[in-house]
Amino acid sequence: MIPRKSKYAIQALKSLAKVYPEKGRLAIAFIADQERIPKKFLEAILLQLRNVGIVGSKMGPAGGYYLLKSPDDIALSDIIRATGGPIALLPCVSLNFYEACEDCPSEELCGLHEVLEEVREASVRILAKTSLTDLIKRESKLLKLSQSTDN
Amino acid sequence: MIPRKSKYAIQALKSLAKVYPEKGRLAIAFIADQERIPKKFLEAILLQLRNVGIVGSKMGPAGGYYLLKSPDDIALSDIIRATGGPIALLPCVSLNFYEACEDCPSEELCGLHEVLEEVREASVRILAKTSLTDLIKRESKLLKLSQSTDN
DNA sequence: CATATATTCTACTTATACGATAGGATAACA
DNA sequence: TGTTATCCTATCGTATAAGTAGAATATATG
Repeated sequence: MIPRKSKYAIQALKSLAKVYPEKGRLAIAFIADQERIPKKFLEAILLQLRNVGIVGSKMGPAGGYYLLKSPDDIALSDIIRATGGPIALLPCVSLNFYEACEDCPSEELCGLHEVLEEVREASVRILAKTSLTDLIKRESKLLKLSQSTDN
Repeated sequence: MIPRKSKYAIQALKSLAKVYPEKGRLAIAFIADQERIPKKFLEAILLQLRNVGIVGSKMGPAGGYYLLKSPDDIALSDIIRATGGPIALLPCVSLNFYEACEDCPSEELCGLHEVLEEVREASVRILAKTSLTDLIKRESKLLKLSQSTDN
């Protein structure tokens, strides 16, 4: 499970991606309202995303946050990792949050380790190839589909 | 991330699989010692596995736990789920621990939902096709490999 | 039947992380 | 200079994970 923080981050960045690059800037309060994210919590999240170079910010009136890279180049895996969400199922197979099992005599001889590495690779493969732009495209497809099919 | 409980469960069942079906029975204390799992904690875990029908138990001297099914038919996904470990990255894409996002207007229109479903499917595909027997086979392969290569 | 052995069951503890909030400091624009 | 927005540090409650304690129950064996 990834923390809610990661989910909020993806939602917020999706909002920013939709106005990229013109205008580009959105205020915390605006995003919080639009995406139904607690404002103060979102503030902390955006700060974190700024510290890893995903977004930039401007203070003062007409200030706000904006993407520092094209939404084509921001993958879900980047966002999840930046917000502390491990993708792996155990710390011992995590690339970014690695921690050895205290009780494990040898990682190289552990069958579970090997299997969970495969799981992680499969997960990362999907998350790393899905960009913010892809997310948005998916949603417009889903919307069209639901409109044509019925309601 | 799956809880440590799930990892312990897999280790314990691996021990039981190795003595299946002859003898078949192992005491908590024995498994705890062999796998370096806190005894009282393992006790709770095995009880849980018994309640979902993965293992059976016998009280008294020469008692202990044993597999109720062939280790060929016990998949890692079964064990993880039985011990409360969600495989999905968000509750809204979990098959066994489903919970809707409070802030989500429509799951069917959510791009993230769609992507994370793919991730879950990929993960489950691997975990469901890996049995205890497979785990053990993998480990003996890894052992042989490490012995022939060098140390 | 008594005793030793092992599981069963309930309850508790402790630590940590998640999710969220408060409030003042700082920067920028008009 | 006032207003708007981010910046920053500190705090807090709650849930869950991880592990512990101890008595009750069942069963083999002498």
